[in-house]
Amino acid sequence: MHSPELLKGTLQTIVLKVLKDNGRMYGYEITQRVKELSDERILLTEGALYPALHKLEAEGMLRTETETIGKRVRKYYSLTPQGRSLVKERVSEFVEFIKTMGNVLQLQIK
Amino acid sequence: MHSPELLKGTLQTIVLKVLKDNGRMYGYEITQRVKELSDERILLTEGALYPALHKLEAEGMLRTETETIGKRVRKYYSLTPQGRSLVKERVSEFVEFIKTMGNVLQLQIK
DNA sequence: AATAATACATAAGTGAATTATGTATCTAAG
DNA sequence: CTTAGATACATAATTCACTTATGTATTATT
Repeated sequence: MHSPELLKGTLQTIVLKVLKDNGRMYGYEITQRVKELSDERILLTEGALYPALHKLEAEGMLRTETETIGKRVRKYYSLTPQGRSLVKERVSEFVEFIKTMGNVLQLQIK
Repeated sequence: MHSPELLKGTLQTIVLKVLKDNGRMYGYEITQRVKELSDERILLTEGALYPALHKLEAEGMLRTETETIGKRVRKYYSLTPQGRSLVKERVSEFVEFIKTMGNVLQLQIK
């Protein structure tokens, strides 16, 4: 990302929405999916991602299942019903935000 | 603003663009214009605005003129040529950002 | 055999913001 | 007339989401 500042505050929204769209995923998989969707522009850092996942889990938004592949442990995350409604909220907040910014910056991308 | 987190990193862009569109403005005037354009959703705080203006001035992006109205002092800011090119850069960065986010969040607001 | 990718985790540090505080003038209300 | 709210600037203290750094361990590639 050229301007990482702008990304602030979008992490939860991104994680939740990607989980909604892709179902059950593990942390590393999320980083790769976001990298792909953003054409290399958004590279989630582990130091931000894992604490965010733990927090969302603690708040009851995500549920986890641990799976062992060979000798490697993977922690799969999926949305709880509460998490499902949070995604909607976060995404509409973001849409609202870009509409407002569009007005302030006089962008014609309606 | 419902989600003030999202606003992080947008202050410079907002200030520069509003100055570009409205010409010469003073600090308080900027807060009021942004409030108006955002329909009360973006309320710039003085603690963020004034340091940002000082920084942009120190970097040669803004030029100031002081005017005294009655006994009140107003500091008018306007863009320098350098500031003009920075606005373009910041605004395209922001447009790029919302395009990328649109892809990641699968928003159909093209 | 070494390097990169996969996969998790957490602690330390950063920096752009919020919050708090201070000064001072002008205007409207009661 | 005096008090509250708006106008107008400024800066210091604090917050907190993030980056950076570090750690462990497995698997794949060269």
